[in-house]
Amino acid sequence: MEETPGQLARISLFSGLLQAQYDALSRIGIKRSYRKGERIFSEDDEGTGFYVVCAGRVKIFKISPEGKEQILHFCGSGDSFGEVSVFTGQGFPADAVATLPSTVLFFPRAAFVGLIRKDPTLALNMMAQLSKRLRQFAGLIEDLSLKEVPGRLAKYLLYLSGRDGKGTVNLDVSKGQLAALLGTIPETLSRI
Amino acid sequence: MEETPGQLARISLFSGLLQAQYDALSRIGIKRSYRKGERIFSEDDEGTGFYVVCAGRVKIFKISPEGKEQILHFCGSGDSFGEVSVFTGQGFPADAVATLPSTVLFFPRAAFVGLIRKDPTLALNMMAQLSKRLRQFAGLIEDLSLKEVPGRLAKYLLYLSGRDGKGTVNLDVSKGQLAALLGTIPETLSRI
DNA sequence: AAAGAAATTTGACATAAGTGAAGGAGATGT
DNA sequence: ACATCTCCTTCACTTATGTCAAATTTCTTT
Repeated sequence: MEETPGQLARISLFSGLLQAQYDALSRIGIKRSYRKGERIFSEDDEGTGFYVVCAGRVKIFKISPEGKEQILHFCGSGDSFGEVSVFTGQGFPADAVATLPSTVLFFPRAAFVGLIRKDPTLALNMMAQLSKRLRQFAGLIEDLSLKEVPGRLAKYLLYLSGRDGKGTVNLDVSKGQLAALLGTIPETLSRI
Repeated sequence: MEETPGQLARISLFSGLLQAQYDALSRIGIKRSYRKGERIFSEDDEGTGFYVVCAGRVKIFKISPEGKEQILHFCGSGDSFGEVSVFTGQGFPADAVATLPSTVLFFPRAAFVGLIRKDPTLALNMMAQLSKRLRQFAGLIEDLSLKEVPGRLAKYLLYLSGRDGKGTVNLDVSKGQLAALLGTIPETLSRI
């Protein structure tokens, strides 16, 4: 792979590492590309490593036998996903699909664990990443269990308006996907 | 504190460490006791460290303004909680209350991060712990969003019967608490 | 053991949100 | 420009589950 250390350093998971670590990361990272809609992994697939998004967008979600989906989160440029099975050894806990044409870096489990053993900064970054996701999941559980759909939508719109600033907000996902993110269905979302 | 290394080693978070790490853990861990029902921390309290349960049981939960609670998980002997704010620096993401008379070990943030920098095994154990919880949360999100209450109850009873073996199951929590764990209310649970 | 408090169950009712179907609107390709 | 396809919205209806209140059981405490 031809990533420069500079590009890797822009990924928060890899910030503040030793130069030797960037070299090592460049050596073990494998670049992969996916078309829009292409599946990256399925729930219970064996987890042989984890991923970092270089470009595009990846959706991590659960799906019921009846086809209803609950999106856990979207990963954009610089975000990592699939870390859980690196550390528990079990299969992936959810499905991953590219929602835009995407390129990702894949880091095989064993090689990455080797790097963690060498640089505690990488370990601390990874723990910060896992903790951040844990906090986000706790928020989603709270929303699903303790808030109604209008409240969840309001929270999401406020979050968006915080980013955009102006009186208008730009939805970066389709309404149907927003419904799946908020734990409801397009019809219900439409009414609200 | 008078814990022997043997006692610490029985905690999965601390398994397989160097002897020096056990000595250091013994030095920085602070034993605290809580009465039944006593609060250990509240959501958004500043996180100055994390906890490991020695004895008793601790409930981690979110609570709505109207008073409905959603239990995220119960921590028994050997389980850790409050790690998230150690690594993100923000306040605790949820509330923690002892549901039984409990003794816990408190590990201050800075000292613990120091230990992680010295022994990658401790870091890997912690990542495994965080990943395990992430997987559990993903399961809870799935249940809340994609399953109805009878399905959630069935899953929980099956999980219990796996432990107990016999044709009977022993509920280790009150019905009201079970309702809060499954994301519903006692009346609904009672009917199912 | 009796009395009181708390937890659980049951009932009648209200309501948020899902279902299935149909109509529109916007995008895409020929 | 047309046809098609997908996405979004709206409608009428059903249903799971929450709310409020009362009855009952179980657990404490005196």
